Amino acid sequence: MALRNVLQFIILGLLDQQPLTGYELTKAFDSDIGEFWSANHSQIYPQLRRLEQSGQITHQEEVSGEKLARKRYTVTTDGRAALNDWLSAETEPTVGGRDEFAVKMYFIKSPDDPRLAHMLAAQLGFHEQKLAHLKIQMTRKFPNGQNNNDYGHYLVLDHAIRRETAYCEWLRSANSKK
Amino acid sequence: MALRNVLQFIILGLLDQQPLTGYELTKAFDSDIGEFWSANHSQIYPQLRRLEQSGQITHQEEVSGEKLARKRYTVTTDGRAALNDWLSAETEPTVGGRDEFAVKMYFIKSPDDPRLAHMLAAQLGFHEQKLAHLKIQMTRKFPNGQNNNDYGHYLVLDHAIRRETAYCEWLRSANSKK
DNA sequence: CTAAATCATGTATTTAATTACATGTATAAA
DNA sequence: TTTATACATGTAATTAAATACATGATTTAG
Repeated sequence: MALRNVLQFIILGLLDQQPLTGYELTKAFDSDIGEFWSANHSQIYPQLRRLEQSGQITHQEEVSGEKLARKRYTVTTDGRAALNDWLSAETEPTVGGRDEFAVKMYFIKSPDDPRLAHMLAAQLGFHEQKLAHLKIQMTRKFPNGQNNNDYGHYLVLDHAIRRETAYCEWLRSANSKK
Repeated sequence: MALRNVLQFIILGLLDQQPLTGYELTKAFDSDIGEFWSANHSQIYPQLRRLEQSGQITHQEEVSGEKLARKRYTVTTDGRAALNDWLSAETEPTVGGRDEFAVKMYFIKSPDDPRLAHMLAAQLGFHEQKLAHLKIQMTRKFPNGQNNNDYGHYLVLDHAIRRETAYCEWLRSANSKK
């Protein structure tokens, strides 16, 4: 199977919600969706060009201030069809999702390793902070559990919270087993 | 920050446990460690060459049968030092760990989307199977919770089980919210 | 005996992704 | 007013990773 190029579909999906500029698309990967996919602007701008060349998106120029131009992209009918094909296709689960810390743990042979406690504590700090941030996002964006017109957004936030919760629990349990 | 090239350290870590061939290293990524890092043989063989050129590993030839030669690699003092440096260094958590299914979910706007139930069910099947497999591994490798001389191996298995458990719970909860 | 599966090692090509390079505008704060 | 930050868009160079190409030996099952 050829490499998937998932990025193109994510761009289509985001543009299907509302027309966006390259800059706004780049920012989208810093929040929400960034928990499960990341992309740099140096990937996004060339991909936009390719999507436009293949007729899946179009853009209109906008000018803010004197002369700062930006391109606001919109999905075409073709693009929307490609997006729906992708959404409807079977998704084989990501294997070997990379986690450098977990790999390091694999090489800690004994629960008495003098490095272990500090490693676990440092990593727990990171993930507790992330979890706290995600929970704030959740209450801010979905107060009273309201999620009718934005179910997907709620789902991925919930997913990220569960993931970080499990991660923290693992780190705490690893520390107490000593 | 330059790209990390974590693979080199994983190879050093595996060889530090016991001398291995390229083929055996490749197989190591199909089990255990494969839950948190993956690599093809086409990455591993060139990396072994580079590690040997920089004096971090050495090899001796072995022959099985008539003429099938294989190279069994061993870590040098330099290599062991590099491994320990890596283990002791701070690990920034992996951000944007990729999950194509989660991204798809982000684009499902309504809990009443007709595709949702099937998507969740299919994905749950995958992850339940994986979880079952991991649990079998755990009881096979660590009966009675014995994990004294191989704590790291136990930790990553536990980690993978917790991750898959949380994933399944998320999928079930996403389905019942409809 | 023979065919399939596994062992064993490499290279080449392509695609994906990161980092660095490059340039300029607009706005908000000091 | 000037300076820092954010807005805005691109390309170039490098590194990582996946897939495909390539070859051959050994073992195991039928």
